[in-house]
Amino acid sequence: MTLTQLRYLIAIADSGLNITLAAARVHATQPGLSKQIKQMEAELGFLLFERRGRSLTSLTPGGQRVLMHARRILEETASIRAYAANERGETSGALVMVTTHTQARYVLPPVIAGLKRAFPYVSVHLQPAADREVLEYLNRGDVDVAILSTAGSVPRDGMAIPLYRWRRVVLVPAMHALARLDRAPSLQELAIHPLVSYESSIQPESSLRQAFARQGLSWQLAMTAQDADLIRTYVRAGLGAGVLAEMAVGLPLDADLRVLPAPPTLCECVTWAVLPRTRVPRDYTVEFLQRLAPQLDRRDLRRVLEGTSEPAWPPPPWWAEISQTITI
Amino acid sequence: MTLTQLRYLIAIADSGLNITLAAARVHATQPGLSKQIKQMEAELGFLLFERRGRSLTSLTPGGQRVLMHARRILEETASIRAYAANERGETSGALVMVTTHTQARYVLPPVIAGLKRAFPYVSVHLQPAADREVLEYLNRGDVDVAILSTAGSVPRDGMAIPLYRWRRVVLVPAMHALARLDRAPSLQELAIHPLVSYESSIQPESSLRQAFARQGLSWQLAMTAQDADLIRTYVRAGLGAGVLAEMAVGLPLDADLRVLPAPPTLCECVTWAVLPRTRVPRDYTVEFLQRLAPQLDRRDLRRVLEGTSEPAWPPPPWWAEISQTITI
DNA sequence: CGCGTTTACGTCGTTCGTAACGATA
DNA sequence: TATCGTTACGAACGACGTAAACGCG
Repeated sequence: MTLTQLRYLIAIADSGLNITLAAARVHATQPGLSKQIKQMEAELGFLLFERRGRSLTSLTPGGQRVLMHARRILEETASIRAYAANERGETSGALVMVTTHTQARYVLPPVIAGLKRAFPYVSVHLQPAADREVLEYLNRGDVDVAILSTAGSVPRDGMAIPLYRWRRVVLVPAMHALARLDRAPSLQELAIHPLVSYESSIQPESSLRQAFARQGLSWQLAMTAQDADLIRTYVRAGLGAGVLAEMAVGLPLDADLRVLPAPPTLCECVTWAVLPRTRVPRDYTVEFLQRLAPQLDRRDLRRVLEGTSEPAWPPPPWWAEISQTITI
Repeated sequence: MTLTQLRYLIAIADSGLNITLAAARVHATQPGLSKQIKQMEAELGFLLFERRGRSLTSLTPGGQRVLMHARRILEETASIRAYAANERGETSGALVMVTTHTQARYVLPPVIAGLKRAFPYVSVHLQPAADREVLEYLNRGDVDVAILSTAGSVPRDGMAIPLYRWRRVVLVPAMHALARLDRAPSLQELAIHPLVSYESSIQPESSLRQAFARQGLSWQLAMTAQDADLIRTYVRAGLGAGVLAEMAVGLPLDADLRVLPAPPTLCECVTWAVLPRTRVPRDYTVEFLQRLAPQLDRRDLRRVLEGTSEPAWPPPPWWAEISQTITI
């Protein structure tokens, strides 16, 4: 058993059991992978893959077990390499982040721009994903940091660092009935209008859906979109009142739209950075988090990320300080 | 970076930085290890060891970090191999356990004998250690299971499985003043006599010491020994009243000695099996635990040990069932 | 017939062990 | 001078890539 073999196993599993594709991804030849897998199976004494004819159809139970351990092992080797790169003071590398549209479009641009000024040789990869896909990417292990928001709950797969808190806002055309209000509408007032919001509102665990349900209100979701720009466009087109993140309504505001605070009963959201557990982050990754949430102490951050102190997020002293809200 | 290099690094660290000794332990030659370490240092870009002249004096901070990751990696590879060996139905292998004298002498013999009947080709290594050393062995990673007792606290380094509960007893010569009592002496009654007990009683966290301290009693520890046989010998010699584990006073009892229950205020002890976290146990290891604590459900045991379900020991339903006490 | 896997084979790189050398106590 | 780590060298093993064969849709 070698690290190469384990890397090949992971590559094949992550390439949909296509050895040729996996070979390209690891910069090797297909027969090479084929042979190494065979050799590993011979050494372990059981098959890693189910085969029909010559093609791989699925992982065997044993294969899944080995895959799990292999991921952990490769994660540790990556940590060693990352530590070494930090130690050498290397400033080049890749920062792969997976995040939702709102973050990518409204929050991250200035942060990433600043990061690139500090680390010009870092190539930043921004992988957009729907809310629930984000953590899947993280668990597959090819992502350095996930940026996502929750309303209430703490993400559990990985090391979750609270970055900032934000509220939702209601966006309506200037002619809309709600536009005359000079205050936050109540949930009741909101419920009588058709709404336009994020796709995640469809899901049963959506906080918007639950807020209405808790008060026994019936409401109508006129349409959903992944993307705040689209929501704004359709609000302008008169499809309904938009419910979206405050970060997404930057100033200067379009003259034909009005922004109201969301109902107070609609809970606050928290944006988190989630890092794979046990992975040692590169210096520029810490720099990125630092820029994203300046209130975090850099040494605490590194200490927690390196696993030398137990996380137990969110720790009381920190949590109190996370009051600052980034809005551009 | 290869698995071999990481294995060499661990071997050198665990051999007191003696490369020659480490080479012998991993069945390789000394120049081989020397070269691999050098190569690894070149690849990582920093030194793993501090050197004075040609000899290694200590690990560098970086070396300690790499060593930590290396241990985790090798642990995972060991898990893969163990799983494979189980899958192949292999019945040979090594079971290395570290434990205290009481367990080794009074509890384990019939269990190990039974295990050897079920798995004749397993070689059992019994590593005796003082209470506090036990967990060090475990953390170094060359031990499969530690068997140890605590009074109250739950061992934290590793996966702790409660096996059985036991109480202490008071052992006195037939002529001793306490021998006339037909009941458990109180702590007060015990305090006026010199005592003979385990070496761990010297330490401040000793439950015996704390029990006296809590009641503000002064007491006298006449002598200590690691080993119940010695305690019994010195009790017989008239040095004082023995306070020792009930398992250590087997029947038939020597005619010249009397056994009394310990004071009720002296708390109950729990014997634990502690396994290295994340290590997949061999089938015979599970069999061993099963024989040691028959009340544990075998499937639960394996499920917990394989890490597929979170432990959170002791879980309420189990805990209730751990009432059975093994006394031979 | 295209796609993907397996098998066969030659080359290259790497590792390993033996042996000689050097430093240190 | 004995012990331990480093360097040097030759042999053997193993991994990799190219090319061809095989199954399957």
